[in-house]
Amino acid sequence: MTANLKRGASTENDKKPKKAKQNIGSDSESELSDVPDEPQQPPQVEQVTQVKQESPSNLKHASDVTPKVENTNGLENSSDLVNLKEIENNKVSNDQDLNTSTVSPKKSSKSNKPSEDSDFDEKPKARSSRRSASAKKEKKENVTDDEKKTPKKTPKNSSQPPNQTPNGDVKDEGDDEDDYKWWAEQGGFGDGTERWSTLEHNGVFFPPEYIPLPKQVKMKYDGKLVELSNEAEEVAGFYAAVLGSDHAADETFNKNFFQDFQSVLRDHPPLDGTKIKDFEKCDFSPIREHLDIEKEKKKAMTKDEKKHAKEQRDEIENPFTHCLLDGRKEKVGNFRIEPPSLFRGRGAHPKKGKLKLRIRPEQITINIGKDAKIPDAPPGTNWGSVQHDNTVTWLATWKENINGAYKYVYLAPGSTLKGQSDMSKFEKSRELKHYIGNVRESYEADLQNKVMFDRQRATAAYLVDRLALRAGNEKGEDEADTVGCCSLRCEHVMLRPPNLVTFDFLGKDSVRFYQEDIKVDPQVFKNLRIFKKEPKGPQDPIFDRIHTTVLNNYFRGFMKGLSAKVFRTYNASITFQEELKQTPNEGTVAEKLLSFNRANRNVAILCNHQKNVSKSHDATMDKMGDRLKALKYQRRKLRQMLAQVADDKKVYKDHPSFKDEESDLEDEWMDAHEENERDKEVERQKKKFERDNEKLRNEDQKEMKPEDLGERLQEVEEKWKTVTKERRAGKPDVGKKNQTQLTTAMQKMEDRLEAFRVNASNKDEVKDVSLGTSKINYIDPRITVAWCKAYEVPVEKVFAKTLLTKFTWAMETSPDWKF
DNA sequence: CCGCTAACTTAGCAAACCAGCT
DNA sequence: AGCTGGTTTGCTAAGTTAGCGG
Repeated sequence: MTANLKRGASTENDKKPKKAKQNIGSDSESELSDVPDEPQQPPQVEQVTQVKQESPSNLKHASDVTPKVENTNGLENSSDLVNLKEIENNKVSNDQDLNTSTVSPKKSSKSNKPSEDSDFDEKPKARSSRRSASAKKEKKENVTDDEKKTPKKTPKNSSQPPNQTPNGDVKDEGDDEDDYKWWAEQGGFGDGTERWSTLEHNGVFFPPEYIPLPKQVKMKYDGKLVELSNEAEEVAGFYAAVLGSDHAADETFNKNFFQDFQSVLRDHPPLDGTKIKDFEKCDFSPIREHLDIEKEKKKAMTKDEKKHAKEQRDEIENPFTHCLLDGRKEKVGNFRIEPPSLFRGRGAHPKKGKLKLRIRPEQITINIGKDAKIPDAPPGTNWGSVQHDNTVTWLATWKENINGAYKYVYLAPGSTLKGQSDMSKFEKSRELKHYIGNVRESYEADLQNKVMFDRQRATAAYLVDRLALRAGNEKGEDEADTVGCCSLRCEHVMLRPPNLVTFDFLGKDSVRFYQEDIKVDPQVFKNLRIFKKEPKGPQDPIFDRIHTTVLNNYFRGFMKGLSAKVFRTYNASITFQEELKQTPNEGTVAEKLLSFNRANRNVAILCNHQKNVSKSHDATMDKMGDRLKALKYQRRKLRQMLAQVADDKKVYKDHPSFKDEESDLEDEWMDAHEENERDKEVERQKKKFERDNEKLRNEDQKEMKPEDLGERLQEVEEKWKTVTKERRAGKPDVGKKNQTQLTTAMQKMEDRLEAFRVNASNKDEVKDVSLGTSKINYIDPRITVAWCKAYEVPVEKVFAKTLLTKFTWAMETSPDWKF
């Protein structure tokens, strides 16, 4: 299998250093003074205002946009304004509660909408009584009576009458209003901790129990078929499924798998007494073959069969796909409980390959409204526990056995709950705009602080802000060795005077962060040198005095809710908005999209969002190279035709490029190309001949003879011979085309060539860049929507269906909206 | 201050789907 | 009309952050 080039390869011997947090040196004020290249002066003013470093990489980095947001005097005013506003809002919200529940009533007519096939047709609940009479859609019978009973009104939201907007108008817009536009109400969700007042759902969907393999399908051990217990067979099947993948070649994966496999075998030994002791003697391929056949069968099903199967699946999943939150039907995200499998940790995860156990209802905690009916656990089982906590947003949770981490069932990205969080995330990072000047000023000054703690904190802040690094929590022995800002080790940072730094480390998901010779603030350079100093070794942390909590506490001092991750969102969005300014005002939608994608790409590079280069990428590029040559070939022909009819002075004066010869277009290639084209034409002629004859036959007329075809083919041959001859002579036949026509054609050809080139190089440049992640998580969708409106590009061109749903809250943004 | 828990966002990969081509 | 390659969606791992208890 292809090795993963993107991820840093982990070698056996690169053991990670464990929590090497020894204190090096004391934290006294004077500790920094004995460092040779440390300036002894107090912080210099000019350092604070110094120019931001140029980003050395190809990406236009936040530094480019700094001036726009960085502030001078207006800043303080604006932040004061913001604060005032905040206060006002809070005041309002204290009375009215900006929580979902309160702001909702206005568009409640949604409940009148004909229901979809789900258990949760919206039922006008508690506060909907007013209009429910007119509206109420007959709800499906599978909603139990218990669910029907009037839910409580939470105390907090009882103060507001249901059908009113905050300003008190009663809105009743009729039945057609489908969506509850929470974003049209004031201010997202308030700072109350309650996220909902009523919540009903049907629990979670469990994967089917294991179905044993057909009797004849068995794994082999030491060449002999083994009669496995069902329990062991299931695990063997998990391994069979990864055969041929990178995992199957991974030592850790195999070791962990086999350990867990043996443990299952101990509890459920093979029925034939086989002792499975040696992984090398295991042969799972018979199981794999069976799985492959099953897959083929599935693929071979007719369209109808597939559709039918899907309908059946949907039918049983239906009760779990939606819930009722504050009386609104909302989509649930991951309602399917994760099936058992082999743990596929990323990078060099020490636990990869371990058996992830099947989740039983007894392990699950259900979270649901107080007055809602508690969903039935599967027959014969019980939920682990049930709680009614409306300060959290999950419907169910369980603890996973590999890392002991909690898993949750949440609502889908398009839900109000998620939408509100999303919007407030962007509002928060947008707010940073007003504080960023202060923050930068502060940490830039602190870069020279005499206290090591402060200086490290400032340097870390610099990296988080300028390089978009993640905070970088400490990680455990039993996790992949990846780092972020605060957990950087000396070995990850190389210094080259006067002020160039190379970063090379594995970040989240073991994606390599590699940037060579980044020009940093000279003071940052000096600091890094100090932090790396003896007696620290390569495995020791750069920032030995601080950690993420320290850094975040520092950030929070500037602005409510400010933490390291906000910088990524802020810098991503502001960069995107800035880059979009280069969109051509005139030009086709395709050209505008190119600008959009380029901006998107730069953000992705900023955030180091990578992906594996697809296996077919090289082939695709080769193909494109060929098509490019074909275009050049045509251009060459046009150019030579034009040369024959052109009156030199004018045409070439207007279009000097028309004289340029095509690069990289060899005679050999052209010979082959012409042969190729000829062959294709021959094929076409043959097919056409067949078709024509078929038609004649059907019309009872007499068919053409093979000789007729031969004649046609002869003509084709002749034609191409001439073409080749003329081409070699450099004098293609001009025919009746005049200079004007040829000039136009030539111009068109040049445009096409250029577009093609741009496209191709674009494609190559993004081959290992993942655009999706930033689009989904970092770029404020309102920037995108505003851009689409301003440049008349349909949003559907840039947001796929799920994103349109996820970002409904941003769709009404006006063209002149600014992040 | 530290380590741990809980809840949430962010992330890349692979399966599924779809559109553009022959 | 089936294939192919690119895009979209689903999945779940891997982060961040705040809060808590010692």
